[in-house]
Amino acid sequence: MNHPDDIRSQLLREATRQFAAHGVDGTSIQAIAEAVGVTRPTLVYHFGSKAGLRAAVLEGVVAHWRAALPGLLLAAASGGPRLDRLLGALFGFFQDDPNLARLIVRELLDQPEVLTALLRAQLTPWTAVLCEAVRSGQAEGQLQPGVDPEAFVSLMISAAVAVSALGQHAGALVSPEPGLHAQQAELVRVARAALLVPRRKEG
Amino acid sequence: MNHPDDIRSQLLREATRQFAAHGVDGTSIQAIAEAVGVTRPTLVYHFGSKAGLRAAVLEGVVAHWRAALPGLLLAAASGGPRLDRLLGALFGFFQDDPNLARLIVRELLDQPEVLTALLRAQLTPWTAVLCEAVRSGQAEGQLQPGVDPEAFVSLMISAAVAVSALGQHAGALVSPEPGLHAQQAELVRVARAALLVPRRKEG
DNA sequence: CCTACCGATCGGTAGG
DNA sequence: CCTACCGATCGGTAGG
Repeated sequence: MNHPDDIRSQLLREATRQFAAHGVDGTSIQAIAEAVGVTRPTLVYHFGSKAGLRAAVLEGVVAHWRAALPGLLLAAASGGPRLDRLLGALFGFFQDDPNLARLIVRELLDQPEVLTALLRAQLTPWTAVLCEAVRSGQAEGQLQPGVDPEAFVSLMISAAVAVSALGQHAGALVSPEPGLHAQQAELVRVARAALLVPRRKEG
Repeated sequence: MNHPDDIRSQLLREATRQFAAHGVDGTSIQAIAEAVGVTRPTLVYHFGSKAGLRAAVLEGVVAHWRAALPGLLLAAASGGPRLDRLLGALFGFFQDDPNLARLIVRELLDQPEVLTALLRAQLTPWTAVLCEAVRSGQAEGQLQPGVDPEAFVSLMISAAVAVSALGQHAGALVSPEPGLHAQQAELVRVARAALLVPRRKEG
């Protein structure tokens, strides 16, 4: 299902790869067609234009996101340390395909209105759930009262995407270089410490 | 000093702007030359090639960074809430020119080896100071022992750059939309909570 | 610093 | 799904 090998799907996958790696403007549709083994007019036949291909790639990314989200939130809800699971699942999502995070960052820079409009429609309901969860945790005294729920949630999304897309290179600025995994773990730890009211240690 | 208006400097400034906004591949040297009011061969005369212009732009960004760093660390060292000042100064640096953060993110995606080599040479000494400060704070019991200094520092750099470059758009995924300032403030709060050992409240 | 010119590559179309 | 062809734009050079 995820990897049908008809020409159109192959073109879509290859385009996602190359757009993520070199950017849309840095990729020729010729290169994508060649990699799949067809001619450029064939690609144009399937997607109408380079802009059409770009839109199809974005739709695919958003669809992937939307399909994965319920699973993420479910994992988070299934008892245990919720926050850790949620962030862990989010990282897992991006780690399965690091190109995805890069593509999102690129499109956020290149055409923010287009991508945010697509994403907003799909995941505002879910982020609203998260913000509400923070708020009720604060009301119950389990979460820090100083947290700004909306700012916190969008900050964590930014940070998770940024670490997934750029973490490997950002780590190179520090020595000894922390791996991607260490940075992800640190983000989870940081989020936890910032969110939870510390339990009193006894003794 | 910062804005000499000879042609070469004008071209450099305009290139920085357009590269940040549309990416190197999305910008023609023709458009840069036109914006400054000269012809394309004039630009090529000054920088040799588009690649030469790109390198000059990157060098300018790194020089800007390097010039600002001592001031940032000084502000941080001057008593008071050190962490807040340091992060605040870092955000101020990016806020003065939001294009800078975008350019860094783009080049980190397009040619990570080139940019990290440049940055690493300039700021590894400074990040080493920060890591050491975290370590000694841990030894004195003022900072959380669970923090991984290198991972924490590189995570904060990633997060600060990401919020500066993409925060405005990432905020649009949450409702009501938190402003850039709220996300910056939240990052400072989060960093603080994750780093400092909470003081016992009395009474 | 400009005019004039270059080959290469781009995205896209016609027609089958 | 391909061959053949298109105009436009790209970065860069020659020569002054």
